[in-house]
Amino acid sequence: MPRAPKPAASPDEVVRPATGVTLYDVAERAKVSGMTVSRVINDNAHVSEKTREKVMRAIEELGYKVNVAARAARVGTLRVGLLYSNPSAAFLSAFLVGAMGQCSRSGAELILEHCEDLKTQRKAIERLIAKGADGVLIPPPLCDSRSALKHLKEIGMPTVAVATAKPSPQASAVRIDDYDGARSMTKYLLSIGHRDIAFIKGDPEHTPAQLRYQAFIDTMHEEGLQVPAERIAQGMFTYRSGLLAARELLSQKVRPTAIFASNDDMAAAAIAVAHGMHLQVPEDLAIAGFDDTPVAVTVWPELTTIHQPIGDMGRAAVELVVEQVKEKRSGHAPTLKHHLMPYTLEVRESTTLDA
Amino acid sequence: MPRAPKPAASPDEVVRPATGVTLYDVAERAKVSGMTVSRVINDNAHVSEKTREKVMRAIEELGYKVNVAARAARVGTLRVGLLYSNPSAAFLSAFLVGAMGQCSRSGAELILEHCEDLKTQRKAIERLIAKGADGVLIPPPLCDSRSALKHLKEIGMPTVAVATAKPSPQASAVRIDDYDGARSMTKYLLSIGHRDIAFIKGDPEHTPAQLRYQAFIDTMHEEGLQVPAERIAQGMFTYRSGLLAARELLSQKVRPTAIFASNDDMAAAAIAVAHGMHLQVPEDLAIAGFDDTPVAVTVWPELTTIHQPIGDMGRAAVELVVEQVKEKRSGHAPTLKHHLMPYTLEVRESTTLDA
DNA sequence: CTGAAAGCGCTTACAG
DNA sequence: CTGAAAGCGCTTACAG
Repeated sequence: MPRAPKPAASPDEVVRPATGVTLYDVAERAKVSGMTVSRVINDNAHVSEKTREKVMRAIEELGYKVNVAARAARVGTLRVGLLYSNPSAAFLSAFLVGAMGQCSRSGAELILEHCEDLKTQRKAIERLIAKGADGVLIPPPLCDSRSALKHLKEIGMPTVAVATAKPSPQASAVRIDDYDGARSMTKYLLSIGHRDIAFIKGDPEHTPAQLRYQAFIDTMHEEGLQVPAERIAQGMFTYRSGLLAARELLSQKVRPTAIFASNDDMAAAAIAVAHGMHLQVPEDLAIAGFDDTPVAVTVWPELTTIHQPIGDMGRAAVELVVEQVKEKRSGHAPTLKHHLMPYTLEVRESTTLDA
Repeated sequence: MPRAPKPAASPDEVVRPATGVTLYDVAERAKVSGMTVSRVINDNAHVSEKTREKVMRAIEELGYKVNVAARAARVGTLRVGLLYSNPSAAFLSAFLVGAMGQCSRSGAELILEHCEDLKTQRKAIERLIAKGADGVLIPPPLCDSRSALKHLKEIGMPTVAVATAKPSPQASAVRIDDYDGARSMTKYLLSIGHRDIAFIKGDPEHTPAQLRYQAFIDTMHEEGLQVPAERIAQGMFTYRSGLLAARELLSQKVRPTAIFASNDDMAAAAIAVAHGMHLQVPEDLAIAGFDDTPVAVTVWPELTTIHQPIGDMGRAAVELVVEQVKEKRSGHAPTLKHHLMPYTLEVRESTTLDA
């Protein structure tokens, strides 16, 4: 008995064929063999342009979607390893949502491996290999470890670094432009009238911290504004460090009119400190963060911040690594790609009453 | 190549066969047909006990794992719909991680559908059906909507409510015991010496809010302690409402020695208010939350809270719904199950210096 | 209760 | 550049 026909769905909604259209339907319509259709959907080079176009048209007309399960059954499941150390829970889960979604779309499997610290990297990588990883994703802060990248390069493992500010030439990377993002935020604060802006730096070990700070300083200078040393406080990206930094900044005789913290946790802490001093946010003090993690919309007022599309970065990272694994399997040298994702400036109540 | 026999993998280990052992290897070893092995791994009733045992032994000895992709290729992908409204980002992503993981293990596909408010439920459910959902997962606050559950019941859609405090007899549910959790927290606060404990209630529309409050009151009474009206503040589960509630509680002449907030966002707000009043946490005031969302370990001091295993709940919910869909397909009436997950008390620095 | 055969939708050799 | 055949690992009829 034939299966109950599934209702049709528009192409970008559902990923798996709701249509029941198979490769052979496409082949028939395009008057080629199934083999040729397979070549087209797998971007195989040995197809004439004319044939490719015919097939593409048939795919479009029939709304064909490859059946990932069938492909995986034939070709084996590709395993994407994720080597994580101690990113924030917020970052990791947002990233996982994107990465897992793309994995199921590509018929790949995501395997996780925790890596305590830099010393145990090598072992963690070996565990990943033992679990059958064909490629590896490395989120921060591990993505900035030269030795990890070097090791992976040596053993020929396709690798994608995620959210690193200083991408290594050793591996592919998916990231936002931290410099540009911090620049946008600074410009925004200037645009709403602030001139005396304080900055809370992040953990100096993390590459994004350096770029965000540099962008802030450069942008202020471009506007002809000096930033006195007492307007800069050192933080470590933790809420607690933000508490200390904000106290330092706000205990001056003359207070800044705005604080730009290099991540949301520290910005949230700055709000708490401001409230403790009976300062209204944003009336007495504007506060901005970076990353748009869940805490940004948990605190009140909600944080103006730079949104990193972390889920999309997870998706893109999986796409990149899958591509590299396939290239490697077909004997090609993997092409390293650096994918820059768009950030957005999220204006909320911590900087303006109009948000 | 044979591998060391290994016991069934725990859920978080690798799921796909790293072994390359197929159903036929098992069949050969057990001296039965592949068909019979298939029956055993699918819990088909028509297998003699003796045969089943033989097969199970062979599966164990060879470390056989079903190839989910191959199965999906043959049998079609089962679609699990997730109807979410506006849960916290933290809840949703933790839940998704668990649900997606289980989906890929079961060879199911997760399809998401957003539902603005209670009025548009019906439409959202129809969109989910149009996308081919075979079963539905409903996280809070929608899980408490009688009309949604009734509608799903009427159309015979397998449904699992997640994290509802008052499970409906209409549908299966996966949850923790909110009453018991709040009771543990209250007992813990009593055990470390607090007698004068204030409570911040949650949104009265949400069922967990009611139970958490009731458990607090009951437990205090059991200890022979009265809770004066001024020790209870109404919150709405938001950070902002926690700010207001905490101010109210802490502006009394005699302050409580501890505050138990019915979720982490409000507890985090209480910490901020306490700090603003130059109170040390936990020395001057202990503060506890509920849920163990990321904010619990973001703020400083980190929050003592009740950990909900949200990821595991996502996993369990998918398992339940898949089971029901299969029962439905094979013509059986779906058995409703209420799965109670274990919570844990996470003791951190917001209540004790020893954490 | 058990099994031999066919087929899910795709890809991998192998030809031409 | 293109295609006919075989097979991935599993399950669905259909027999016995």
